[in-house]
Amino acid sequence: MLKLTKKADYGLIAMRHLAENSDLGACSSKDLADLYSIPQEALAKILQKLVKAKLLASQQGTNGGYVLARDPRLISALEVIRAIEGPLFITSCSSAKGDCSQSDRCTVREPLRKVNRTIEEVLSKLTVWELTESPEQSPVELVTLQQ
Amino acid sequence: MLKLTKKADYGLIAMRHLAENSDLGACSSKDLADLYSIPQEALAKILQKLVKAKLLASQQGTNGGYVLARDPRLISALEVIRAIEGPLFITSCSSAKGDCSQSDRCTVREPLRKVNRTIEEVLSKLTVWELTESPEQSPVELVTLQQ
DNA sequence: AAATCTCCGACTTATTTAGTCGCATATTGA
DNA sequence: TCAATATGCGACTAAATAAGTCGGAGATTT
Ligand code: FES
Ligand code: FES
Repeated sequence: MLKLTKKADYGLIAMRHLAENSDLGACSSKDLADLYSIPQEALAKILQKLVKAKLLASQQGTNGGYVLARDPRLISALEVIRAIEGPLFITSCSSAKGDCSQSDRCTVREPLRKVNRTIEEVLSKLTVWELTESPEQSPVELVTLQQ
Repeated sequence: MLKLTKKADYGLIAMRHLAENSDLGACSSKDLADLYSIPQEALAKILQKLVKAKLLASQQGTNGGYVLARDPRLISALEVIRAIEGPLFITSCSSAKGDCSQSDRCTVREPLRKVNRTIEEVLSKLTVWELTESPEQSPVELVTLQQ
């Protein structure tokens, strides 16, 4: 249904928090989990993936935790999402090689690639830094959205 | 994982086919299913949804079938997808009212709305007619995609 | 040495998606 | 008229994915 998973959501939340509070030093996964009511173990695994993708740096031991590996202005939402969920595809067949029985007869997969590329572009232009700039939702915006 | 469901895929395939073969008169769900190796019953339900959404017109009885309700140039991929899958949201919380436990603390839902709107825009500009214009995938494009 | 925290994999459960079945109803054509 | 062919509709099962849980190993600081 074209939804981002919660894992990606959690990852973005964590990245945003670290970007906002970079001056406070490392932040543990437990603290992050508590702050946003995210299951600790679930978040821990997500953070680990982000470390592997070199978007975060981890510091073990007492008072350890996670820090952004780069300037948040240089980290895109796409990188975060991809690190957590893997490559994203809008089509049912995830790769060029057909996954589903209709792959050879599917007439819309290629046209949808364009859409896919646009989405990737948008997400790659949205930086973690920009996430921190986005304030709470204004009521006006809410109304506009409902239609 | 930001994927379109197969139902949407099937729906788009059917719409494209009807747009391409509008001169041949109505096309039955069975014929469509056979043509693209789609389970008949599954496709039938999808087509029914499209009829309800007034994107298709159905004709019952012998030699009956489905026809586009409008000029394919005036039907967007977004309409088709929405008719089949309902409103699409990229965020985990599908609506403004929080669905998940983190809804009140989620700091990235609003920023992602912008992305969501962009996707909707792209899909609303992609017409069923344009789908028919898109040919088989060229090898060149394939290579470009892989990176 | 103890406390704290990261790291990792296997596991269970919940939710969504995909596909199936059976029957009702409408329309055409011989 | 009546049988064949078509859509319409709901409930159902099975498969795939997502979400969350558990237990324990290893690293670092105090
Ligand atoms: S993408 Fe696999 S059948 Fe269309
Ligand atoms: S969208 Fe629900 S927690 Fe972020």
